[in-house]
Amino acid sequence: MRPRDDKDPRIERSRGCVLEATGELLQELGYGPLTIEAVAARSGVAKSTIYRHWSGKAALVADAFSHLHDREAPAAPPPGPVRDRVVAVLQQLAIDMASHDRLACLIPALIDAAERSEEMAALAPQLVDERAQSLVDVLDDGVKTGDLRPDIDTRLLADALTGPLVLARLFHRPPIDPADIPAIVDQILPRTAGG
Amino acid sequence: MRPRDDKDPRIERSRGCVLEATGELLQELGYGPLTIEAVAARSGVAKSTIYRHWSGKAALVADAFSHLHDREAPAAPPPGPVRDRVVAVLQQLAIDMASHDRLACLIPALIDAAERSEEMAALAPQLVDERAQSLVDVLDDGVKTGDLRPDIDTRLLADALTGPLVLARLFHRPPIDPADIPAIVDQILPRTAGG
Amino acid sequence: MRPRDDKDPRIERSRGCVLEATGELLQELGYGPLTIEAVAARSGVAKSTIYRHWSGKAALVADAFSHLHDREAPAAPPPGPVRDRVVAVLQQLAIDMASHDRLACLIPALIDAAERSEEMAALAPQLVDERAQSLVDVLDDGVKTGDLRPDIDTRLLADALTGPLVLARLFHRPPIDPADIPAIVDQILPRTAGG
Amino acid sequence: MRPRDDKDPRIERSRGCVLEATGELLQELGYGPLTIEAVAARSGVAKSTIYRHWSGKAALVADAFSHLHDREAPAAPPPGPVRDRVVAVLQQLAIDMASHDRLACLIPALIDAAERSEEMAALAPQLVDERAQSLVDVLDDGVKTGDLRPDIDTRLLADALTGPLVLARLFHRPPIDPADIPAIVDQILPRTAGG
DNA sequence: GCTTAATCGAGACGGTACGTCGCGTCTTACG
DNA sequence: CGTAAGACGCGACGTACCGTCTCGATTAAGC
Repeated sequence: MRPRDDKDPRIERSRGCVLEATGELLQELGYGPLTIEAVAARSGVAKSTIYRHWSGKAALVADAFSHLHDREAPAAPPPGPVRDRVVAVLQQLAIDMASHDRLACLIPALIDAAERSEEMAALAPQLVDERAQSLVDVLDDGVKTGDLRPDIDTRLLADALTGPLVLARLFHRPPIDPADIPAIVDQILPRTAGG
Repeated sequence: MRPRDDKDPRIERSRGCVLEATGELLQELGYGPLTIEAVAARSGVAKSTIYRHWSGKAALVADAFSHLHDREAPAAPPPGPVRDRVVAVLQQLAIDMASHDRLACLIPALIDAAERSEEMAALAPQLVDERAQSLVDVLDDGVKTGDLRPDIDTRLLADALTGPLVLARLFHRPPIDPADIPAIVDQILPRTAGG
Repeated sequence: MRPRDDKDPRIERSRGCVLEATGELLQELGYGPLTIEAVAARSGVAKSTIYRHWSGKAALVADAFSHLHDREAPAAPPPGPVRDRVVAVLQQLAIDMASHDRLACLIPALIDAAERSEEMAALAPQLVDERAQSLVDVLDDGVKTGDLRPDIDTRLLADALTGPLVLARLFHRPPIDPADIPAIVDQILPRTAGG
Repeated sequence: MRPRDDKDPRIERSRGCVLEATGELLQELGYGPLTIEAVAARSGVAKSTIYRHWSGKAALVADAFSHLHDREAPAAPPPGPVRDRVVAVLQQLAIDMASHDRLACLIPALIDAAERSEEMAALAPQLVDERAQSLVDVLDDGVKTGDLRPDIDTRLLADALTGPLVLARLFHRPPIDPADIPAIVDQILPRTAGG
């Protein structure tokens, strides 16, 4: 349907080099000190070309994250009883949250950007909910199977479960050890066990 | 606080103006776009004077947060049964986060700042924990009175309770109506009777 | 002059604007109070662009002097007997020094600049000597024709002749009337016949 | 007659320290890089005190020169025949002109300042003429004794004689060796020998 | 294969903010 | 009082990146 998509392979090559370089620099410097000039220098792609493809640093970095994640196995949906599946999801979240080159380290910027811009305010819940949805899905499954009470608000419960992890990360409290997550789940989840 | 023999009142005056202006600008712009130049313009204090007192943006912002924090009266702990006290604390939190003149409404800026500056990363948990403590205290009381089971981690529970509120605020999901907070508490708060 | 393959015409345009503005400001302010900032404002060229082309104020001013020097047509040497030619040259000098749009009227700025910058210290004698040469040439001709004694140092004599004019101008003594120049020349210029 | 001149000895002590330090720094740095802050630091005298006594860098430096010269033997008026006395005066001038810590190195600043300020324009000839007068006096003596023709303009002649030295200095041409001065005098002076 | 138009690198441009330095003024406390 | 100490507002410094813009010099495409 789209008349001329991206026939020119140079576009894709440039994109690749830039995202590669951005990923490297993100790991080396983090988000704040990363500069478009540095990306241009490292990638050998001209600044003008970068701006031709991305609207700015935020867009570029967001894209670089996607690029990095595309190359990884998409988080496998864990099988088993609800409680174990919840634990698995949260453990994965804890790991992501601690890593330097994951979406997690963009979240602070995202939060602040959402505060100042209509666009970002609209985009933020979208991006976050996408990730959060997997947990809600697991909980919904639990409701369906009767492992969880039918009257619970699974969205709310998901936030209550992720809250401790996310808040610790955002406020730079000591990070939560994935090994402690079963205990956390057991404290919060059982309240909702089907009765 | 400290028995300084600051003879020259100009020092304290400058400090005050600058911290005031910094607080305002943090709210308007957030951490990233905040510039020392803008602080100087807004406060009427010369840039050189700002650098005379603070080593840079990070130190200034950290100080501004502390300053704002100091001037907020610690919310009086409400009386009554645990569940109602928790509800009251969370309702106050919901109100604070939506307001325009409280430290709580600077949380997005604080999160972003903590991500980019060592000083703020160290300060953030301090500021946040102090606020969070009131809820933990209420829960601890509940444990003492036997309204809550003795085996719970009150710190964790506090995060689970505030999580939904804070996350909704940060990610610009539809704001939570204070009227809904009792329902939220009832879903998450485990009471001795298990009901 | 140099066969540069400067494809981008903006470079030359910027250079021109900046040198123009620098010349103007040198005349108005002199070397000391001249500011790169002011040059940028006057020329409409960004400060960063100026620093892209020149290493600093000294280099810029040196270039501005060369630029002004290049555009001044070398005054045609007057014909006639030596004494009259000397008078003519000095009268032209007197006029130039009093004017507002000639390099000669920038001599005060040049002297000060030469005192404070290596570049200008190297350039100054170059600029000045080139102008002085025309008088030396006239005197050399006089020696050749026998109008002047062959044992004189024409360079020295040229300085002795211009000295009164230049010193009066520099030290703001009452200016010398061009009509008085013949008398001056007659006192200082040694002719073969001995006066 | 003056009611209370400077009874307070601290004033004189401060003045001394400052002038001392200024002299030292002038020799070390020259006029351009010399800073009032540096003078204050070196002398141990507060900046405010310096500004209480002098209007600025130029005035301070001028004063420092006077102070330095006051401690030296005032140039002895040379005896003997006119020609030798002229040579002696010019040789002293040549030496002064070459030294770093004499009035000579203020002259470029003086010239430029005179160009921009009424005050300085009035002051400049005064300061310079004071020094030039000794040569004019010598020449006037020569006229009186009949060694020089009575119809010469001694002021003009003095400028012609000093011109080569002064111009070489101001335009950073190679400095004139005092040993060459007799030859210079002999080329310019004889024209005016009494006939 | 031969244009021809898209895409590129290189980097100049006008800006904004940086953090520093020295200015000349002003304020306080001391002797 | 005059002073040392030093904070202050100010303005310029020279640098780093920003995001925009002109340039030829490759290409890859469709004629």
